[in-house]
Amino acid sequence: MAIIAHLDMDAFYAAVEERDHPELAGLPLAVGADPQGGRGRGVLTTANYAARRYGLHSAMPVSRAWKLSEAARRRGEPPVVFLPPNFRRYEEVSRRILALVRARVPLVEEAGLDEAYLDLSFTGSYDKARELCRELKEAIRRQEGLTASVGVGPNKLVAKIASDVRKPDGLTVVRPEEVEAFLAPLPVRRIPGVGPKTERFLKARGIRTVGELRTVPREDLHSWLGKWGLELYDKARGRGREELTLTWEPKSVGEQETFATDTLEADFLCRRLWHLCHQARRRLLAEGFQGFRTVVLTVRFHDFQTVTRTHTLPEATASGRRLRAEALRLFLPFLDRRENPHRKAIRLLGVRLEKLVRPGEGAER
DNA sequence: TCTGGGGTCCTAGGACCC
DNA sequence: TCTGGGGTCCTAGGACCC
Repeated sequence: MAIIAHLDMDAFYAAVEERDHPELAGLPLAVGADPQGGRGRGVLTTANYAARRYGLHSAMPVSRAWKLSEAARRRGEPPVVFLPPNFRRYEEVSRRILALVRARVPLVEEAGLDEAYLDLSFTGSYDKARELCRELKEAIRRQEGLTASVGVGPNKLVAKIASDVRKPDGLTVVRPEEVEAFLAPLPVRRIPGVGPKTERFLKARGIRTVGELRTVPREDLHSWLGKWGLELYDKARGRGREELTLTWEPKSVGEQETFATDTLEADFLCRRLWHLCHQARRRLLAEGFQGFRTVVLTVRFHDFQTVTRTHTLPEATASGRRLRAEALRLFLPFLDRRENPHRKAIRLLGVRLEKLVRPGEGAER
């Protein structure tokens, strides 16, 4: 019987900034796009717990976060300190934490900079697993001055949900016989894979909690949601994978850019497209790939309508000139009425490379 | 409120092949 | 006259995750 833990750093980016800048300690902090006095177009990556008390959270538009900060200032509370993300720094801290974990746990799956799955089956019992997690949390606090929340359960799904229920600095152990009772009262949104759409869909059918979801017949979920419905049926019962994914191979590499102002200026857009091609290709090669076969162009209009155009080459290439030519060919129709009949201004361009080829596998297809 | 940037996976139709 | 069945690839869009 497997014992899996999910370790999740609390408000990771903001916590690192707070630790690195002691003068900010205790202040509300948000890491993300530049708010530009309320005119910024990006979103927050992370808000620390002081900022969350103002209602800020990750993925919130900075423009809205700015308004909430101003409201707090008018109430006489400290305004939010907005910081740009420093990913190199977070990667460095993440690597150190991971090394610390790996020194005590042989099987670890990285799941982003701020979370990981740990196979604790080797401890032999939930009591020993809990004790090991306590040690890990303490080691992370001692070495890095950061807190983590940990969930332990019979599989990745339960561990992940458990790590989320008592944040920050939580440790939640769910034994196999406790899984049903643990999940039943939770909102369906806590299930990984259930986003705003699925939540609304289920709510419209009177289903709000995992317990309620569990009363829905398998065939109903299947007919409503297809294959995803069958997965949901299992998730509602706390069934999930026990095996960790120890190695990961990128399937695509891409770059995109949202402009400060929506535009249809051909010169500007072509220059940015050129740049995106350059960056995407550079990263492709840096990742050790030899080439790509598919180019995906993304265009987002000012009304947020987003379209993609794809072209697959008969054979792989690494040529920057070829990439730019293909990207431009996909993009040009958007500059005139062929693909843009209402002459909508463009908000974002993106270039993504797929069907990536490693050295030595260039000959196949 | 007005929505980043990096990704993965699924669906569905049409082309094409056997 | 009226239209098989299975498989794979390509393309476009959408939900979701960190």
